[in-house]
Amino acid sequence: MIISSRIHDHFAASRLLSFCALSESGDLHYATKLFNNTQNPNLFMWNTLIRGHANSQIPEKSVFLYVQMRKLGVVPNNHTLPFLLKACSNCGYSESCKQVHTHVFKFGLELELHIVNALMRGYCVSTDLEGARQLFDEMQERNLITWTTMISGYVQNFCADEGLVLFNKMILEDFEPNGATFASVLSACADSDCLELGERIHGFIKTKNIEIGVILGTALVHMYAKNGAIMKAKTLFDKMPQRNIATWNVMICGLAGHGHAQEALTLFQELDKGQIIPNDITFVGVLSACCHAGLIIVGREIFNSMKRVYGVEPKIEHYGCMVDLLGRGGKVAEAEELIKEMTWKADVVILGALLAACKNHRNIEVAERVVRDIQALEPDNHGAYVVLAGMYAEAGRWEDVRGLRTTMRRAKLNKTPGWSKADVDN
DNA sequence: CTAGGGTTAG
Repeated sequence: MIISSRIHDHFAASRLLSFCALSESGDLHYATKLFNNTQNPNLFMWNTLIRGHANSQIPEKSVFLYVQMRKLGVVPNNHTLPFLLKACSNCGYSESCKQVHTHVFKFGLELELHIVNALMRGYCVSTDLEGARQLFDEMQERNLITWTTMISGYVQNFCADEGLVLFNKMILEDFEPNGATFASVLSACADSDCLELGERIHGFIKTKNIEIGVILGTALVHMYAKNGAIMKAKTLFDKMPQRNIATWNVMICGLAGHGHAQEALTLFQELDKGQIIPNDITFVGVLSACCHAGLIIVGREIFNSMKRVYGVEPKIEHYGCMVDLLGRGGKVAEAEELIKEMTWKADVVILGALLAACKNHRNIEVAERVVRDIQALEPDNHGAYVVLAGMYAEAGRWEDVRGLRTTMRRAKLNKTPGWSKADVDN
């Protein structure tokens, strides 16, 4: 194209640019070079490069390009803003959704369905459900994407029930859901224990001959597993022609959560033989299985292999599983050591697990340190004091029970307006 | 004459 000067034909150059920027086998870096060597790129080219960067490792570049484009006076269209919004979401720029919203008005694009849907999605990603819902309610026209976006927005923000209510409304308004809609709705069924609805949807999917691919299959397995229908989940899981790590995770965690620790571990080993690489979620499932079954040695081995064998850096929830596992098995000292090893500050959840272990195995010495740490994190939380007081009482240490009572009273007074710490001490 | 959105795991 360069030799034949076709590169100067904007239309032909656009096709080349779009291949480089968007295709799986393309090269975003090369696309950028092409773009930079183009004089007066047209809107299509700007849009293509913004879109290409939106899902890249550097979505910030999309925003930068948009700003550059605006400085040159180029006016965005209905293809520009959806990808700009996607880029903002991928950057974690939550406030920028509102900024783009002002541009939607500025350029008179507020009736473009693609744009309003993308805006809604942007508000959902930045956890502004009210903002998203307001857009939804004010829309003059809605399509399948609109409904699916709003429903998934609720589900992903832990409002499964609201999502189900909206799904009902969707059906009443005669919109026909598709596989994407059902994936979200099934996730809601999993979160709010709706086995019957989940089963009805499964039946509907079958009668409508909707293809059960990886995503929908995973959503179905998750729904059954979470609702305790482990056999149904397992049968479906076994039948799936394609599975990814999420599929394995719902099955492993489902088994672990319903007392089938051994089966969860077996599944983990099968995954080990295959092409699937476990991730942090897999290990939450496997370690919690060990915890339920009291498999200290196996659990310790798996925990130690996480980083070494699988390259998965343990997070606080994995330490949490281990503290729980060790603590339940009476290895309170080892559990305390493990918490000290962590690079982060211990949170109340993990300290609570350790305190429970102290209580069950009557380890007052460690419990005193744990209670002190919990108190430092949550001064208003007196639950830990109550546990410790119970332990003192059980050991017949009444003097210490009284001491704790004084400390609690003092903490309460200290919070009372008008009183300073010095007043209390005096 | 070029192009697009929503979906699964703790």
